[in-house]
Amino acid sequence: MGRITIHDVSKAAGVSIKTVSRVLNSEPNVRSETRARVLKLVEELNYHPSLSARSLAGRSSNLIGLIYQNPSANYVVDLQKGALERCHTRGYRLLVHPCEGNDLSSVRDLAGLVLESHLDGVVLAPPLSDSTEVLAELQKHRIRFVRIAPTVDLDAYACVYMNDVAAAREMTEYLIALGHERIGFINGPPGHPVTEQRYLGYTLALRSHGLDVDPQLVDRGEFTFDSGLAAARRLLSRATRPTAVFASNDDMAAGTIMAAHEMGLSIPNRLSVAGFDDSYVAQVIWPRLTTVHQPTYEMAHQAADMLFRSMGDEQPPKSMEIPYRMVCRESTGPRPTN
Amino acid sequence: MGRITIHDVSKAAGVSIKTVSRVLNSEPNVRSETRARVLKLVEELNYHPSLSARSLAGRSSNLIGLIYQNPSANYVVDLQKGALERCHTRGYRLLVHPCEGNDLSSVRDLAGLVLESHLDGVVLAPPLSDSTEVLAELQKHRIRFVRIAPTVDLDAYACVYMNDVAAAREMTEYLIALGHERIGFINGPPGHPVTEQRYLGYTLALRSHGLDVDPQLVDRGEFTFDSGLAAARRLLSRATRPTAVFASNDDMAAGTIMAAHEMGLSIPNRLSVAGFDDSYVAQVIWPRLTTVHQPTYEMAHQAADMLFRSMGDEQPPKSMEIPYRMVCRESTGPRPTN
DNA sequence: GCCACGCCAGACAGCGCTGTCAACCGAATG
DNA sequence: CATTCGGTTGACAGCGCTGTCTGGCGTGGC
Repeated sequence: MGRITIHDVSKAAGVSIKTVSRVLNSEPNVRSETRARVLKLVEELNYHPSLSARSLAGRSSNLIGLIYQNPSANYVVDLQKGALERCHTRGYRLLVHPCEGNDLSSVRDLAGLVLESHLDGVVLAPPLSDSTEVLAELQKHRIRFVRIAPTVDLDAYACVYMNDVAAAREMTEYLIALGHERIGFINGPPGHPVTEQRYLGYTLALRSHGLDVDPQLVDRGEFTFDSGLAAARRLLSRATRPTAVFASNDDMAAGTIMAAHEMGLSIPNRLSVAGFDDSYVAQVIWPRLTTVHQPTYEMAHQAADMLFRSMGDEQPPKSMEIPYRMVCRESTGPRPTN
Repeated sequence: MGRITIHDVSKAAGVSIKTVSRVLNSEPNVRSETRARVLKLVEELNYHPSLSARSLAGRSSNLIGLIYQNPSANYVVDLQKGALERCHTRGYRLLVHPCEGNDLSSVRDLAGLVLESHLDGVVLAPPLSDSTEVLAELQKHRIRFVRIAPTVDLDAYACVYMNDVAAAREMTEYLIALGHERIGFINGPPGHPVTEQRYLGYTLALRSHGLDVDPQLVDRGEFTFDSGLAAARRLLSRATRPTAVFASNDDMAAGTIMAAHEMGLSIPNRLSVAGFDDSYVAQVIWPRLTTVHQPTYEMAHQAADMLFRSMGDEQPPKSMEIPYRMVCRESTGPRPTN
């Protein structure tokens, strides 16, 4: 049994292939009885139009890409789920592309991917959403894209983001409200979009409450568990040990909690720990982590949506802020009254 | 600037499009100088052949699918990484398809996906790898596939798997060797491929060491953290509390550890906990989890590889077992003496 | 009664490639 | 010298669709 094509359907329905095409694409100017007949045959014959042929002949490929660069598993999965959900309702397919390495070769690869696959658009996850090379390359080929959580040129290109500064500030203020004054901070790697933002929120909160930013209380990791563990070990063995640590993502916060366990510091009695992202780990470690819920799913969902809307005649808003949410759990508590 | 096509390259190189095609597909019978010239132009013009056109005209689409049904995030990511890595070296693209819902409509969807996209083959993750409907549908359309970790008809279709029975048995024996006699077990949902297997390994180990399988010590979850937490709460509040709990996956083991923390049972002094999978959580919870390393990445990698080999003239082995690995960490210890 | 117009439908080219087949060329063969 | 043959190349059809253009038909306006 060979593949069933549009010709088979058209013959069976006694119409031209063009009419079948019109029905499938919901184009106007088809009598409703004709439409019904074609639809019935499509169902009966179990006909599935070839995407290759469609994208070759038409303007659209019904394919969009989701491009990211080694972030954590849960982040990726949330991203994918959000984008996929939107794709599903629009009849689109999603091509995921983890961009390995930070070198420029992968940037060219990227344009290659889009060209080869006739992608109708791409969703760019951080940190790629801030890469000027990537943006330039996409721009050059007139490829539609929406950026997720970029930090530069917010108005220049379409994007979906959350307010990292405000979130980090709010979390820090929450710790201050609990009485903490020596609040440690574990920063992300330099150059990563959100690193500066979250740090900024931290410092803003401290300053606005008359607290100094003590460099002794700030360390740095790579957004991974291990790097967070190492940073926390350093931080917690300093002379002026903090009474609370705000790690700029959950994986590093989990590392901090592990370090505290190692050192016999009970949480939250002797040490409060806060994270950022509300990823899966936040709910399964003990004590469960106070963190900021990052609407990853929502952002990917909206990004895909903006992509679709910009393909139609609609003119979607250039950028869109998705609200974050504080999630207070058991890893934070009042400052110990030593 | 329109898209650069094979015609542009052929004109620039002064050869026919067929010759360019031959060069791109590494076909024989092209003089090496001609080949070099074409290759140079391809590079210079930054030419990227259209996958749509290729798959429409030729026999292959250079696309394979990875199909799964809501397993955990880390599992999915490992699967994707493994398959992607292999795709990359072969110049293939990966289409991921999370199959929502267990209904039959999604099964038809699935065949539709493959047909629409001209997939050259699919990798089937559990529990789909055991679905007779899915297998029949794929078979019907003569679609090549490789199953990951199936438990039925191992010899009928190509598959990659690990020995869950032996692994569960070895882990149980490890606990027995630590002196434990009342070993609880948190089973997976009925019907899931690996559920029976892991339980079987557990019972085999007990019996071969003269221990009874006490139904009071066996509970059931859904492979999720919450269900594991609930099951552990039940298990640990029974009159004959176990001294060790073997949860049949890491998420449920993490739930067990949380339940122990809640009840003030120190691990591993008062209670040993073992998991299965060696997923990300196993390394970030405290104490870190003793577990069985499931070679998810490897299995996906090999599955993709088998797919590719079966497309060529090669006749790959029908099935392939990937070794597991015991990972002993701090969540298990000798039976408490009292 | 005739033309203009809207609605519906089909013919046909062509998207960018690959597969098939035929043509050509120089070297080896009888 | 005629003939064969393998290596090399090109012409061309066609994969399964969509876009464009054209045609037929019924309806309404003058």
